[in-house]
Amino acid sequence: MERPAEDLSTMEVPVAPVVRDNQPAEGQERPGRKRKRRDPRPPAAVEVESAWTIDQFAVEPIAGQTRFHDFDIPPEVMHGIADLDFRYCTPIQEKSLPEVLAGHDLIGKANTGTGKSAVFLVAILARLMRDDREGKRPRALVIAPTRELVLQIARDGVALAKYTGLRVTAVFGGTDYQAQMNDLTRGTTDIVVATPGRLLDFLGKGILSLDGCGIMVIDEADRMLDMGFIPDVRRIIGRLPKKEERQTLLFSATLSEDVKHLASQWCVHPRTVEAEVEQVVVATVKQIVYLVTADEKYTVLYNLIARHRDERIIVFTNMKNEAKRLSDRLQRNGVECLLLSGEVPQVKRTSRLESFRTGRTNVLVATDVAGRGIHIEGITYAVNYTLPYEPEDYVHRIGRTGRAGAVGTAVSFACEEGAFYLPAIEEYIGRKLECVMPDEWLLQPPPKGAPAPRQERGEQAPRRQSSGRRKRRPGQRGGSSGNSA
DNA sequence: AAAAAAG
Repeated sequence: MERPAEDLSTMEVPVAPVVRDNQPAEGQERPGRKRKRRDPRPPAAVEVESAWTIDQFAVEPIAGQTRFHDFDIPPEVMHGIADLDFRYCTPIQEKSLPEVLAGHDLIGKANTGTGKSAVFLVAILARLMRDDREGKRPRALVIAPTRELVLQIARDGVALAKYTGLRVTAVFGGTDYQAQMNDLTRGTTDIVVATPGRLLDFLGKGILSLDGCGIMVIDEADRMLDMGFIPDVRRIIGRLPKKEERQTLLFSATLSEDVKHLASQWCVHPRTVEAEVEQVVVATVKQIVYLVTADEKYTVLYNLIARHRDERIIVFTNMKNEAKRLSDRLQRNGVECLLLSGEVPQVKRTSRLESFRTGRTNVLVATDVAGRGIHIEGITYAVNYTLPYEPEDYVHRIGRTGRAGAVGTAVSFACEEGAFYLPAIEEYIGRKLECVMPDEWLLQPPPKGAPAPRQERGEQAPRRQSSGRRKRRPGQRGGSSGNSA
């Protein structure tokens, strides 16, 4: 899990170059071509010779808790699960795993942090372990709306797949065109995790064929809708086996009519599973709204950061330039921080996120590119510098804190215009938010701004303190049920 | 309305 991101596209063990299967270059149906009828249900039981047995990974039963061990998961996959210290299932895992392992299509209503990626990754791995490997084509596809999400899923996939011999390739824009292409053309990849753009690029060039994918996952389907990805997703799905011949898992934070409509087009008799409704915002996140003027916002943020300088804080804005301006201003005031938005080159996006993840830099200023899915342990504060337009985004953003049972605080600034969005948010989360005036100490004027230092210099923002002082990675992964691969 | 995604 803690592997540097850069490893991913070069992670595959080099294999003697193989000629790609004689697929039609464009991957389209060939009229006379025979396709093996694919039973969406994997064989019920298999006798695999394995170095491991399920019992090795047994954990103590707890009343009312389902264990991963309770499912029919191949030992190699169980080993990966055990390595990640996943023992007891989250609600979505408990309800989905029986369905997906039985080969059913699934519509999962789940936010990030509920453990849904473990659901589909385990489903994929279990299935691929049981199916015979045929050809050199990838046999599973996961698509997600942001690059970071793809990277993270791929990472979790690599970790879970550690003992399976199955290989994962992350395919997304902004980096490593050649490296990704090599992985795909070598035919040594079993599972492709991708954003739509780059994937379509490869598909269009005939670099990759998806007709061996007997299982596909569409993650964050509602976000895919928002971002206008659906035509792309449609085109991608058109390259997979027909829905009757594949297993399709679709996850979405909301089950709007639009999402249901998509699901009806792409799935066959899907089972629907929802994470607990109450779980919109986890109980361990304390939510506060500061009533401030537009002028006070910065001051309050500055003081909040200054007071908690050894804690990991993520600050959200609505717009890219707002994030840029804010991070510049913080740096002028000597606050070491990282900027993350869609206009930041991908290489830097990755390295900055890594820098934040490892705790080298404690403050991240971001747009909603980082709102979903990113799981980084030990974020104690999530700040809405501006309240998001969509209530869902509020939930996603503050879900960056209070993860895995840890305690976190969500701070939102409601100035004149921002307050406009509050009622919708309160309705969405089903509770009133505590609105307070900032305390005295939060209104102390920040130091006079020095001339803006450049952020880039090997990604080292100006230092405010010696790096030796802090090192800890707060929040060990909670061992019991709060996993979220 | 903004953000995200292909180069």
